[in-house]
Amino acid sequence: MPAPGSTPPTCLQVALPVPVPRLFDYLPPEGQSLTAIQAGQRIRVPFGNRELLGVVAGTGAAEPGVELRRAHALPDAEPVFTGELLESLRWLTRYTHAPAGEVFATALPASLRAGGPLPDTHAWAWLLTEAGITGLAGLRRNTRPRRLAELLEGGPCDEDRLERELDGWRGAARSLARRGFAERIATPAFAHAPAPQPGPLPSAEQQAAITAIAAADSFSPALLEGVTGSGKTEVYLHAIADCLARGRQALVLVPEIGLTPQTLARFRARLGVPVHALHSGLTDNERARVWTAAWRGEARVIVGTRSAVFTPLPDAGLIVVDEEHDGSYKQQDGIRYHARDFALVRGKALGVPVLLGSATPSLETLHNALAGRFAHLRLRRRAGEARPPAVRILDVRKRPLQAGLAPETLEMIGAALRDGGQVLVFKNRRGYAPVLLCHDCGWSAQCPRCSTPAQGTPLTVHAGGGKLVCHHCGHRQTRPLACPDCASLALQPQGIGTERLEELLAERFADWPVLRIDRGTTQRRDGLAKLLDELGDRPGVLVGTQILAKGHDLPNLTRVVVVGVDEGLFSSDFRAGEKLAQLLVQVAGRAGRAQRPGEVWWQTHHPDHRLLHDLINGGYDTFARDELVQRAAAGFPPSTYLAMLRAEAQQVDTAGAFLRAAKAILHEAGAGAMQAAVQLHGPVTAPMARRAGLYRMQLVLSASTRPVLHALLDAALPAIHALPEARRTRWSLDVDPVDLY
DNA sequence: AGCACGCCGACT
DNA sequence: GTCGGCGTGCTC
Repeated sequence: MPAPGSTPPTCLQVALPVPVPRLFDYLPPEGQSLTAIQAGQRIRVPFGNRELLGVVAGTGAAEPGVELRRAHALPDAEPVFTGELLESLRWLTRYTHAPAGEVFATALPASLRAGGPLPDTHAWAWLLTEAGITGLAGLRRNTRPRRLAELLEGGPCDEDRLERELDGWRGAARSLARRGFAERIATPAFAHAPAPQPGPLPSAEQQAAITAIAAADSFSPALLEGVTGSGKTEVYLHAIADCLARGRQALVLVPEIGLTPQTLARFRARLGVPVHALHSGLTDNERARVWTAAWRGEARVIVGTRSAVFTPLPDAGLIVVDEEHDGSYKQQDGIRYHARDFALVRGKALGVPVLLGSATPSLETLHNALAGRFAHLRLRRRAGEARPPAVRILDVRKRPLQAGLAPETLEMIGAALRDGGQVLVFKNRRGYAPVLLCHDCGWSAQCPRCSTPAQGTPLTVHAGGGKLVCHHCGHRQTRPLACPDCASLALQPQGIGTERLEELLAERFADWPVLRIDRGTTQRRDGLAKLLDELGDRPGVLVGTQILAKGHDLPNLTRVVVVGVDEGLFSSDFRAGEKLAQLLVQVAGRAGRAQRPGEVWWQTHHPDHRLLHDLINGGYDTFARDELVQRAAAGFPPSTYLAMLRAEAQQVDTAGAFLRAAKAILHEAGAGAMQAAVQLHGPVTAPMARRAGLYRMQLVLSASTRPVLHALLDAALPAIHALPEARRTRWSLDVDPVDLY
């Protein structure tokens, strides 16, 4: 509706997935009127000499002097983005300063982004016809068609159930259909869910959290801070059940490794409604089906990873973000959004509660809770009789180490195994050894694509010592037999990786199974669960990386050893301490879940480090409060707000030239009021100076408030886009960067 | 991002 | 004499 006095709309403004931060004007498709077209609709348009799929952003007056082209077609009768989601995506466009078309494209499932039709969300069921009912008796006994007919005698049966109950039902169904005995009918998606099962009685703490969430009937963000094993999932389940009872949809975000078949099974069993999963293991068509089922309001509970935050929720009632501190919520390429933050934006626009759960909240979330912007719900007690694990710092200075393990550690592992328990040895380094070094001349194997004269990136020794692999770009080569510099044969693997730990432990504890769990051994989706199921409750050793920090429940795990504590203590990244503390607490939480008390050992050369002391004496809470004070003093988030311009180029100077030019523009744009409020740091070489053949530099902006940061970016970005240097480098803007690598 | 246009080296 | 290198510019 044009405002009085303004020119009436004459064209469609279309957001296209091209890296040009503006909209493109088009005439409506042949024979269609402008007024019948709504914002949020997909639209096919000619663009140059190709065709693109865009999204209608609105209507407007065409700029004079531009020859408008006519849009080709509107694939859908209705908009794919409406109401709250459309508004929230517009907000995300402004916040990330990205082209609207790329934001819309990111929010659509791949098959819809490619122009595919909105999929059918019906499930299919089979039903016995009149002829089938009379003809059943004539079917030969104990054949598949007969058994299928008997199954269908009890009423229509959906294909999901047939899949579970009768092997080879498809052939049987075809055979019955040929005789006119059975037919296939469309039914509402997943109409037949199991009856809900009651859960355990909530503890007093859980009940208090449940009550607090139930009392919220509008936007109300809450941090649910609960130690491992305190039953956060129970609280989610009650909140979701309550949301369903009010006739609303619930969206649950989980980290990439958190979405296990066990989690889904638990949700399905408890809620008594279909639970729709969205994760990277689905095909494009399956993802589009779930997305569309939510869009139609048919899907009531959606559990998914990062990109599930874009699920349409016409009847939203609740959003849960589990393990809200997890790094996988931040997208690191393309549109660099943070799913937790966008979930909060959506919750606010939808007017629904947003529940952020973690045992180790991010400092951003904790800061908000402490400032009173988020409710702070706490679960301090572990469920049942489980006691928190005892943590012990093992000073390994001057101790003889075997594959990085102290004699006391090895003794302790042996004792735990003889006692019938399981031991987890945690080391955040894959491979055999992180470095291959020449003992005679000091040469070390470095990645040819990630190293510079000033900064070498070592290749990791893999496969029992036979392969060299770069963990940053994937480069692989065979291990040289002799030093390329001095021809010496004294090439030695230096440092410890999980493969080397496995080798030592398997030799030392030959009577027990030793399982290595890392990205190398669990390529397949179900690999981890399978390996752990095989082990069961038997005593044994698990050696692994991050991947073991959470997920699968290990009731017989009594000891945890963390080997690589020191690597995280002195990193240049201001978030390294937070990440290490979260990791240490999460890994420790795996020990002693059932009746057996757990014990956690941290091997370190820095037993007096503040981080370790805070964690031991006051737990994560004390560490986090301490760290918040330090961040504020040093001018880091969450006390300040960052944005980062990154540039990558084939030549060293190209990336720097772009960032220097960008800095000049930012400086100019910030002259005046903003100058004091926004500081520019750099450009500097990125901590990882070269990667996959590209030199990397960065320019950091830090501001005391978000509005000044965004005002500066709004003022400067058009000119930065127009820089001649901009086309010679690969560059990107990251608002609220998480990893400064 | 694609894709075309455009002006300089090694090949049929 | 052409095929093709990637610099520069545009896409409603």
